[in-house]
Amino acid sequence: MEYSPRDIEPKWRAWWQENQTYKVDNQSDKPKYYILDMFPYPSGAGLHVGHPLGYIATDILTRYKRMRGFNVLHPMGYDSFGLPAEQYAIQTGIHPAESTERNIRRYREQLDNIGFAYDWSREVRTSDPAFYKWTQWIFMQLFNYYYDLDADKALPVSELVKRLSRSGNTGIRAACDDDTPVCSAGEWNAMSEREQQLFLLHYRLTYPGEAYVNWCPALGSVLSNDEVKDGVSERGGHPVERKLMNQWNMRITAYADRLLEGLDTIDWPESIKEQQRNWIGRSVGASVRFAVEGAGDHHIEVFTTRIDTIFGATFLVLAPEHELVRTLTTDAHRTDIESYIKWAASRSEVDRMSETKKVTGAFTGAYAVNPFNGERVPIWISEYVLAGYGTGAIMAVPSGDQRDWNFATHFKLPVIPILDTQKDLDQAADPTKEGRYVNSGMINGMTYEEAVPALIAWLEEKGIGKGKTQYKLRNAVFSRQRYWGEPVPVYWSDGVPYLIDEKDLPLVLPGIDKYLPTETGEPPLGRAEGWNYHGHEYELSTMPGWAGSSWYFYRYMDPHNDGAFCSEQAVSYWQQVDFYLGGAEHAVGHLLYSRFWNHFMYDLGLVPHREYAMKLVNQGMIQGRSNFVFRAKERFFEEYLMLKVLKPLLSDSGPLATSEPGYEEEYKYDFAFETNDLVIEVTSWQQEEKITRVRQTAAADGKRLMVLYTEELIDHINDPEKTAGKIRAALQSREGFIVTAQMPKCEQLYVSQSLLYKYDPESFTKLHVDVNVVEADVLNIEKARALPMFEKANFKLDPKGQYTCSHEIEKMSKSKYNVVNPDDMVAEYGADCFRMFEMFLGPITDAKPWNTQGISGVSSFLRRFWGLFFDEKGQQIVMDDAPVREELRALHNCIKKVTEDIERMSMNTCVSHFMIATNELRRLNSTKRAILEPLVVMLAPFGPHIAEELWHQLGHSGSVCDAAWPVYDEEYLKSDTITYPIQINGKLRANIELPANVTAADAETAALALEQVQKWIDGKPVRKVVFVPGRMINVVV
RNA sequence: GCCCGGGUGGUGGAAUGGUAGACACGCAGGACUUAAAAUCCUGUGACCGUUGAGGUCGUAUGGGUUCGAGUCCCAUUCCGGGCACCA
Repeated sequence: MEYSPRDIEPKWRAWWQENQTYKVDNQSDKPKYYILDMFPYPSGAGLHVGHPLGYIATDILTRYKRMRGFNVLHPMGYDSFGLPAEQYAIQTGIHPAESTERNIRRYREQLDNIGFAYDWSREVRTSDPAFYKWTQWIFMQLFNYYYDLDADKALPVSELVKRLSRSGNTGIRAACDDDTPVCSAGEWNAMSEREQQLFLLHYRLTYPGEAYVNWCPALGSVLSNDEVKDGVSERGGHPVERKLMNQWNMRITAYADRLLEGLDTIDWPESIKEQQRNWIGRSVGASVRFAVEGAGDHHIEVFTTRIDTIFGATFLVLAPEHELVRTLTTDAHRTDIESYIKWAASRSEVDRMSETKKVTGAFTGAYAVNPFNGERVPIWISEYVLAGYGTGAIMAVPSGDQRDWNFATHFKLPVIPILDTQKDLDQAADPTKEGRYVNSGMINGMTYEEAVPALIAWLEEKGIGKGKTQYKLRNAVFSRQRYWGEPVPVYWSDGVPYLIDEKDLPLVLPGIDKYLPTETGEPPLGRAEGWNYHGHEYELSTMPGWAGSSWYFYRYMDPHNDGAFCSEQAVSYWQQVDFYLGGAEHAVGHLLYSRFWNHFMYDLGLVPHREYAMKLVNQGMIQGRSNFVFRAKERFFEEYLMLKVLKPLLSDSGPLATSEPGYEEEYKYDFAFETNDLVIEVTSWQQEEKITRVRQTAAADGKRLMVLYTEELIDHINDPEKTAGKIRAALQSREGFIVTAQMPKCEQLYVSQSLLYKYDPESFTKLHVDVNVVEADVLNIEKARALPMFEKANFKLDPKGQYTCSHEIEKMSKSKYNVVNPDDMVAEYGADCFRMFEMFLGPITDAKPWNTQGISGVSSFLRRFWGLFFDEKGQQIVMDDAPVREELRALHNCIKKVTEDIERMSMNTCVSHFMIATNELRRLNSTKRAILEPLVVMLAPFGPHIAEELWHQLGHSGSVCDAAWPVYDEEYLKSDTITYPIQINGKLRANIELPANVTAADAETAALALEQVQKWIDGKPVRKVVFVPGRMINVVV
């Protein structure tokens, strides 16, 4: 029997399905293990070879853990709401549900092809009403809860209402809006129902509110901060502007501290934790109120992390949008300030970010008073202070902060040193905390550690400031002005949002006629007919992509439950995710928001752990290797004519003038012969206007004009003599206007990369070409012809008759035409080979370009492994004889290494160990069941099809998936003697064979007795001999 | 600018502080074959020397710790990623 993946792989996939081999139960005596892959979005492009990398690794782990006696949950599903399907719907009118369904079917086919051990009965989709019923339900809980800072957890709003009616909000410490009014019990009880509801929105964990948002006109939607990169939308690269809109928000800031502290309890990659820490951006400092001179009640509050530098504060800076700016500005400075505000407002995010070095600002004319020393400090405004962060005002300390220093230097404001260690303050700011304070009143002579508490104590005593912790994290915008997302289970009555009744869930997404905003600019849901709740209009925005993905991992535990998001029984069995694997690009978006929801659900007692995933591993991206072709521009043909036709073939035809490319005003024609007044124009025959124009000019100049169509040149590109002949004929002719008459066949010319060096780089347009028509950077012209871009193309080949392409490593994506489809690989080599090859590429955490060089090594390994079981005639040759020591050693070495390496997710070295064992057993002609059977079991997680086949060939009737993982026995690795390397001063000089149980003294004696050792000691005294048992001997001389 | 990763043969990559380059690709030579493919065997870090003789150098660069450093420490440099007027 020959190894034929084409036959055995479909056979076993059908068998597994029939036998429900991968069905997982929620009840078991075995310990549980939950392995999760990050939720894929089913894009229209299908799966490429980068996607399965992580899935294969977790599949191996799943199968391994199962063999080690765990009940393993490893589910798969789809994050099936999203922008691309909606964009597609706008273009085609096809309902996103329909295109999404199609994409999912394609994904599923591709996944099935690779032989994954998913329990598909647990599949979930976020766009399924049975799923989003619970997304909506969780949203309703968020609406019904507020964050109590004293309890340090979420509590029901009904509790808050009780407290308000009893004693108002003065005693309530809770996460709420900055502008939450103070309210006594009497005031609260006097409020109307409507007023009370509006008041409570200041506390609810999800609430509608006016906020500056990232509005993307091109996408017609707001974007969250993490969806904006460098001032443009991450998806599509469209401009994004700041816009004040009424939006649903999530009060994630309430959980800022817990999200930060939680990071210390989970085993996640440091880089992800760091990104989340940056995003949360906790800074500990103090807030200080500066009185404004002559402005009565007005104060400016600033936040600083360096309260110790306050004696060096020589001015204040407000954001241009700061609410006090207009009040403070003196009449003398009003014009300046107004024009600066106007200028700052006109600047986009991109402008601001690209010109961070430029110092701009304006003086308000007003002065504040430094509360510590009574000094007058001028108040300026500048856009380097951000309205959205802190209080929108800073105290500027030019000696310690570089931006303040730049500002002070530019506007000639004083720089006061405050620490005796500060240096070179005329060159730059020095932010040191070392040394002792100078020029600093009450803290003179103190150190940083002493000064900070002293200052904060003083501030709090005087009631003008306090120690404060500030976060960069903003509340998350939760509304999308989009159709293809979860409807928000809210209706509006008299401007107040109310939840719909829980029994009316799910609120199902209605059909609409067009997937576009309404004429009045309402979101698409504004088009839905009858979209109201007992006569009250529903919320029109939908939820963002991260809503469903923030809790989906619980749904897998109990995917068909209609009475709860997940039963208590299921969640208490599966608890949390033990191993989570996915891309690092979700560091903030998905991974932070899902932690937030989980903390909330934990507060409600819905889930058993604060963190839902104890261990997270990031898979590296598989990059694509793109190929490029070079399309000739008109300029190329001018160069070509000169280089290949005129110079070599027509040099005898008299003096010639040429136009330099780009200087067409000076030279009217591309080429001009003195002979017979002939001028030549090279252009496309589609440029009719240009031809007419040149023809008129030529007539006026008394020149004869020959028009050479580029298309004509393309047809004969490899035959310059043909073109030369035509020009010769034209030179002889007397006609005033000569044009190549034939109908050209080709329209574009692609020039081989190997020929480019001869021409100006500007003569070509570099274009991506589908890597599937390129082999080893050589274009397969026959295949390429089938592509639309080459339909009417000709190719200029190099002397070898080849068209070579250039290449680059880029992200693998459809638009770059570098996508390699796993199906093709599976069809050619089989799923097992594909799986093992992806693992063999290197550590899963590393990014690497896709390169199929080397897949033959894995392929031949599988055939060699198969060859241990069958002879050339296909007869099974496995014997029941007792194995010899060498065979056992090879086996147990393999068991040891593979077991250790799977545990640390080092799948690439596992594959190596299988190869080593196979090579060794072939050398030994080993065909013994006692050796081969454990190897088949170990291979099963990696190559499940071949292992299942061999397992059955060995006479088993059950699945190899249920076999027990072999146990490694140290005994077989021991040997009587060990070959010790001997080093002299750390350099390897000799080897010696010694008994395994040799003593240090014996080893030393034996080593020193060796001739080579004596030679290297060379009579010098031996200072020391280091003996590491089982390892090596080092002689120090 | 700040914060993380990381630099090992022609290539992908191995290596609990203990024989650097496992395993694989590629390449070269050989066997089988009419031939090719497939398969199998041998060699393959560089340099000098040998042709069963060994030696020197070698993990980005420079220093250090150690009997011993790819591995630990310090500095430099290059590459990749993240954050960035965040007070």
